[in-house]
Parts: sequence; structure tokens; C-alpha cells
Amino acid sequence: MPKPRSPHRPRTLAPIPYVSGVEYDVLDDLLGYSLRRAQVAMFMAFHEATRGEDITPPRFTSLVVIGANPGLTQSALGEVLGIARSGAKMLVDWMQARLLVERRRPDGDSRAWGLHLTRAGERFVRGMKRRVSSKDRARASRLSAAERRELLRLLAKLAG
Amino acid sequence: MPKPRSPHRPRTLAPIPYVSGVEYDVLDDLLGYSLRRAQVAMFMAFHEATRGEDITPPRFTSLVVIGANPGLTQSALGEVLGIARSGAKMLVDWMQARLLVERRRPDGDSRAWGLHLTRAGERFVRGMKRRVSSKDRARASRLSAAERRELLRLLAKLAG
DNA sequence: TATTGTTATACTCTATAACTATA
DNA sequence: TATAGTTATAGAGTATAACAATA
Repeated sequence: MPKPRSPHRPRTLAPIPYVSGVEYDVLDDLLGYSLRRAQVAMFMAFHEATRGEDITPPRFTSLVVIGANPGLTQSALGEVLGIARSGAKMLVDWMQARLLVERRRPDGDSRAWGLHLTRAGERFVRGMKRRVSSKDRARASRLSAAERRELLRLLAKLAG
Repeated sequence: MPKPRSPHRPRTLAPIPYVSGVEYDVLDDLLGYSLRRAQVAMFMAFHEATRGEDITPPRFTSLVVIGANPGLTQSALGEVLGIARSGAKMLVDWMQARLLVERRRPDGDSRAWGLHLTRAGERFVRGMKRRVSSKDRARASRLSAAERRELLRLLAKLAG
């Protein structure tokens, strides 16, 4: 019955609340559940840091990785992100449409695209890195510096 | 051009690899990125633990929370999960279709549904809790018991 | 008026599989 | 044959907005 209407906010994601009076049972002891809650909290920090820019975590990661690895191919980008080639293409299309990234044919393989930041892309990534890192640390100010380092260490050990 | 064909695996989610030779720049120092990697790793553990059962993290969480809070309403379930009421309804439809959950009108409010596990639901949740907890701990065996506790503490502090 | 649940719809993300061009 | 990229399509998950029934 409802007519199609207005667009979604691109990514809302409220914090996952601890609802008072609700018993969480085994969830409180699962790393998976705790990780999910923490990740949503950090995603919100990311969202605040990038407010006004139509950027998402995969887009941000792509830009950073291309900046640090000029000439990276789309396939390699997909591998880094853990997504399929078709998804990597769409990300690159977006970055190219925003004039942040250029596709150049690398010497010696005319099937592939080498990805490079444009001047605007470099400037943009520099600013975003600053804003995202700053918010990430602001959120982590609930932890001491030692705790933050320890958390990074434990997460790497778990994921590795 | 491609003809529509075969279905998706419901949730594949490969680990996010560290691609050798690739420079990760600022990502290595972002809690948000590390959390994402760890969360994908733990999601894979969940997926293994629940292999053969058509279950997902929100479904598992729903069943556990309903089991621990009999009579919970759909709205409250949505709040716990951090999703909209319409999404909570679909989850409950799924659980009810599998005869794991019953909707009962609570005394005093005939708008709401009180959610209750069926006998089969209780049995099912008991088994899933065992399997998921076991896999969660197996994955965490990369950490010492003290490290695991510390990680849970730090995550709660970060998300809280 | 506000809340619970329901319905219909829309959008994002990412997967699959087939295709083309090149290696 | 294998790989890089492209295209078309499918599906999961979740949001929005309006509605009916009840509070």
C-alpha cells in the first residue's frame, strides 16, 4: 500500500544498546558478540569522522591502499578487501567518477588496470586519514594508551 | 547477458587476508579496521559452529534472548538487536515457521506479541549455544585465558 | 495521541556466472 | 588454458513510510 517515497540515509547504524532489564545470557561471554558491538561503535565513529562525504569503510580502505600501493590492480584491491572482482570494479568506478582515482594500463599487461590516486585523490585521502584516525583515537580515549595498544595486539592475534 | 542461475551460498565471507607485499598504511593503526578483521574471523567460527543449520547471528541472538527473557515483545527484540520493528517481525516469522518460537498475547496488551521458545526451540537453542560457545572459545585458543578475558573487558569498555 | 505490529517497497552490498580480450 | 576486467542478475539484510488495531 505505501507508495515508494524518500531515500534511505545511506548508513544509519545506531549503537547496539544494552537494554536494561534484559538478560543477555551467553552473549556476554561470546567474543563474537562483543566484537560486533564494538565494531558498530567504531563504525559510528567512522561515520562521524566522514560526515558530509559520501564515503564508506570499503571506499576509505580502497583509497588508502591505492595511495600506499600505486599501480595496484583491481583484482588485488578486491583481494585486499576480501570481495569479488565485480565489487572491486564498482568501487573503482565510484572513485573514478569522483576524480579521486585514475585507471592506467600498466606496462606489460594490457588486460589489467593500474590504479593511481589523482592529485585531488591524494588531497582527499590525506584529509580523510586525519579525520578518521582522529575519531578512532577519540573513541579509544575510553581506554588508556596501553590498553589501546593491547587491544590492537589481541585483535591481530585473534584475526591473524 | 548471463542467465540467472544458481543461488548464493547464504553467507560465504572469506577471511580478510593480509596480502603480502601490500602496504596497509594507517589501517594497521585503526581500531575500526582491526575490529573488522577480527569480527570476520569470528563470524567464520560462528558459521562453522552452525554448519547445516540455516542460522545467522541475528537469528541466534534472537533465540538466546527470547530464551532468557520469555514474553519479550517484538519491539523489544528489535531494540536489543538494534534493528527496526519490521525486521524483528521477519525474524520472528522465520523462527515461528521453524516451530522454534510461539507468539502469545500477553495479559493486558492485545497489540503486542509475547515471544516464547517452544520445547523444540529450547532444545535447539541449548545445542546451538553449546556449539557456538565452543567454537568461539576454540578460535580464542590463540589467546591465553587471561588474554581472552582482557579482550572481552576492553571490547566492553570500548563499546559501552 | 502514542505504540505494536504489519505491509509494501526501496536501497546497499556483494555474490555468481558468463562473457571478452589478452596472456 | 588461465587471468583481468566487465556485465547482468540474484539475494540477504534492513530501512522507510504508511496503515490498522489497541492503548
